[in-house]
Amino acid sequence: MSTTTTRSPRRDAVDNRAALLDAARVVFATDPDASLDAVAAAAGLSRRSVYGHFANRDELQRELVTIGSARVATALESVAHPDPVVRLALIGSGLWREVADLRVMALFAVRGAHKQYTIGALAPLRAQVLAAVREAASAGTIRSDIPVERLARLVEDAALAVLEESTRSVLSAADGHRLVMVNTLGTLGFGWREAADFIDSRPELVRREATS
Amino acid sequence: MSTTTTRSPRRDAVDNRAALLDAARVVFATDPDASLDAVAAAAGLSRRSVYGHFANRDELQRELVTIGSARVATALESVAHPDPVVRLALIGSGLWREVADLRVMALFAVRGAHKQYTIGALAPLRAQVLAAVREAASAGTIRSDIPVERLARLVEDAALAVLEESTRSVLSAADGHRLVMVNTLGTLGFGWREAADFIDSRPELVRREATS
DNA sequence: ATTAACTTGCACAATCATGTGCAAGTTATT
DNA sequence: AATAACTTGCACATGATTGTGCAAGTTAAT
Repeated sequence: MSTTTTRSPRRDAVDNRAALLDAARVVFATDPDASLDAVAAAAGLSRRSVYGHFANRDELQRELVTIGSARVATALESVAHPDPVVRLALIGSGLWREVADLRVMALFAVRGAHKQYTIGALAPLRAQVLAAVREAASAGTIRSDIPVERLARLVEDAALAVLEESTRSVLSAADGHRLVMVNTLGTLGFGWREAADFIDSRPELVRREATS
Repeated sequence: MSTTTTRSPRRDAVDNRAALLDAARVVFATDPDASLDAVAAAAGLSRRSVYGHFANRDELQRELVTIGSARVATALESVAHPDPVVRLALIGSGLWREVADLRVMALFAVRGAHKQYTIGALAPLRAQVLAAVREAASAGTIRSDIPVERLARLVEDAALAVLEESTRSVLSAADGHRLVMVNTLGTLGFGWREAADFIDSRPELVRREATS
């Protein structure tokens, strides 16, 4: 008897799954309530085939959040620096590469069925921001006119604003990289020249590679 | 023959209409796709009665935008000052009072059927911000490391961030008033002490009345 | 008190998205 | 070339929401 040999999954199926996730990221970033039909169309597939890859709408969306939080976590691993302010700048610039994922997550964190799940997925990131802000505040290297918890939230918003700016106008990778840091430092209380000096005097913050 | 005398509208009907608009502001601010049933319930009325006041969902939402833009316009009338930076601070603090209206509008401007209409309604406000930023940039009183159009958008975001902060934590009227200005100035390039001095040295920016 | 204004509940048709079954295709793998 | 893997189109049931008609009730104005 022939052992029930399971054939390995087709490569195009894997591609299609990825295409669906990409399309979902794009589509849901502008409308978290968009139909699966819209997502499938954006991926160049039929609505029916979505169910070949995901059990249902919820599973697709949850996967987006899961992937996103994994990427964010990876981006955060490389962030380590004694100066909490540098760390905050690094966090911002690290997130810059995960714009697509973060925008969906930011949306899902506010509305939709996955609110709690998404908030949970973002919790480590936010905790890291808060910790850095707190540490910098204790060290007296940032503003002291705003309570740390509130300031941490405003810093998050400042970073998000730059991410959204990237969807409103053409923002080169280099410009975006610097703008996130500059806007973050501004929120932390730095004057604009002060922020520029801060960044330029620290090689960790200056974009290394001139690649792409 | 008796002339077809039309009786004046009942007072409770007027109240109910207002209650519906209030409820809609609250409900739609968290979910622009919420059902009319949810809105009616929040207003303490039945879904059916909504149609006694508004032709349909669209009309209700459009009315929200119309009212909002009228309030914003009124708030902006009192803003006039030779110094564009002061003007920007005043705009921010003026908008602070219209949080509820602005939050719905900010949402509608991004999604939903009224996107274009809402963007149009917000255009004068945004134009005023851009003009002030541009003027200040020419005068050299603000940062010069970010193109004015982009900076104007970031200023809008900075103000919005404070409006949202008011929904996340308890923000007294006085604190909110100052925070909008401080965050705006920070985005314009001011250091935090610089921003504080700027505000405190200008009586127009210091909250006049201690009235609630 | 009378009457018009208003609210409500119910029923109804219409629309739209979801999720599933199935048969007929196409395509990558072996 | 054979076959499993995958996609597609269609049909169908389900559920949510919208907008409307109408009859019965309630409430404010006169």
